Amino acid sequence: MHAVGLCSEHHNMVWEVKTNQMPNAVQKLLLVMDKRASGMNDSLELLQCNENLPSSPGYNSCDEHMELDDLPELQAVQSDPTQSGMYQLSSDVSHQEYPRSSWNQNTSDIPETTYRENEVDWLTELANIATSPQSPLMQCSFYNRSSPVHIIATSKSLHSYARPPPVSSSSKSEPAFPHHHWKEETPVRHERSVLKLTFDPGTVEDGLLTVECKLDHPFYVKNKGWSSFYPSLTVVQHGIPCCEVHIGDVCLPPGHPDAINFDDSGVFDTFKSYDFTPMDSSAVYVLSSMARQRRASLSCGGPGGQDFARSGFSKNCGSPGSSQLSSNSLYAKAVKNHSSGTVSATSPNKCKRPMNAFMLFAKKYRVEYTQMYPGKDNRAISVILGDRWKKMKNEERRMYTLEAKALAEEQKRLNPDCWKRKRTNSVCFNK
DNA sequence: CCGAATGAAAA
DNA sequence: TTTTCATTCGG
Repeated sequence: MHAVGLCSEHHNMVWEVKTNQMPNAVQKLLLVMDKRASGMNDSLELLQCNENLPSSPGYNSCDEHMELDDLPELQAVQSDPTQSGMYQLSSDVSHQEYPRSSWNQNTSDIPETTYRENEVDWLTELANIATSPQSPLMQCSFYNRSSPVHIIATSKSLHSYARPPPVSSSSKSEPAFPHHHWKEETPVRHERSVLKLTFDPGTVEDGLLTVECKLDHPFYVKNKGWSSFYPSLTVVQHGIPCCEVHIGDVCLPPGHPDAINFDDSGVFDTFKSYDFTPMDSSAVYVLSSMARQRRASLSCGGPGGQDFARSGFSKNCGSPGSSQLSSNSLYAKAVKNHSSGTVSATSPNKCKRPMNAFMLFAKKYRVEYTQMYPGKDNRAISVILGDRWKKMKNEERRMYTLEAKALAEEQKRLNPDCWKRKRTNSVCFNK
């Protein structure tokens, strides 16, 4: 995960998404760094998405015959042939030495894999999160410099549920889906799905750089805010509401002016509909979410320990965008929003139910299915989605189930009456 | 606005 | 047990 060096000025990078369970689903994103922005220069014209998605093999090969049962076991995510000259960072080098970045001296690497085992002081972790997306990638000097990078190529095949759910018939290994261990007992495994990012400097002199991080790793994207490959997972794992990383996205390093000045995104389709509390800044959310995590880890299932997280400001529908966590403008912004009374304070609690597992799943894949079946009505897509859902194994559903549970739990705590039904006189005559 | 899916919670 | 409603969008 750690940058291999050459962080000085790479300009492109290829993100390569590999999941162990889906060896054939290697996908890569190409990020292009804006070289001139290495200082802190303003705008950067980015490349727009050119969708030359390489992956998705068998994407349209109709999911029928790829029925989630039989998938070749992931044996070889090894190296991608196309990247001959790349540094292949295997996950076991996660702790490799690298140019120490200035803003990361503590908790040096907690990268995805060692995430939990390091049992760092929670305050330290909190600080770490608060100052950065706690990512190995972020910690590399690449992010240290304030030059943005943009994605010029990506692939959505990872999310494509049209492809067979990467469940191995053997199922002995790990849950097929990149669900991250929620329980402490789950050992850290290298076989977990990782997001492999290969940086292509674009210039000959610079080498390529490959990093790995979790699939739910948040990146700060210009004009979008936090984004990740698994937004729904990211919000649960890190408490950061995210949108999906797309081609053409520009990843901003912490402290980048664009990131700081970034105001509202409106890209949080999922969370937008919720009413936002004034305090709904991402930072606050992150903190509370962290507290929640900690609480969960401390008292597993203990009903009593909702001390910190319930302090009120977190909401699973975090605020859109918000700026860098590190900046203290967060609270300023939060306060500002408070006064403005965006939604929550004034409006009559327009809170929505959190999505259940299926809804999360459907939301994620509906688009792909509609593209896959062009003529189909949306209702028909729903049928297909439901069909697919029923065929899924529990391991695959677990990701969504856990997420839904987390969302529900949080929502319940913050807006208990979200489930309140309109009483219809037909049923409710009792009272 | 309706509906098609599933699930969770209220009634 | 039944009903509502989360999402999505064409009809």
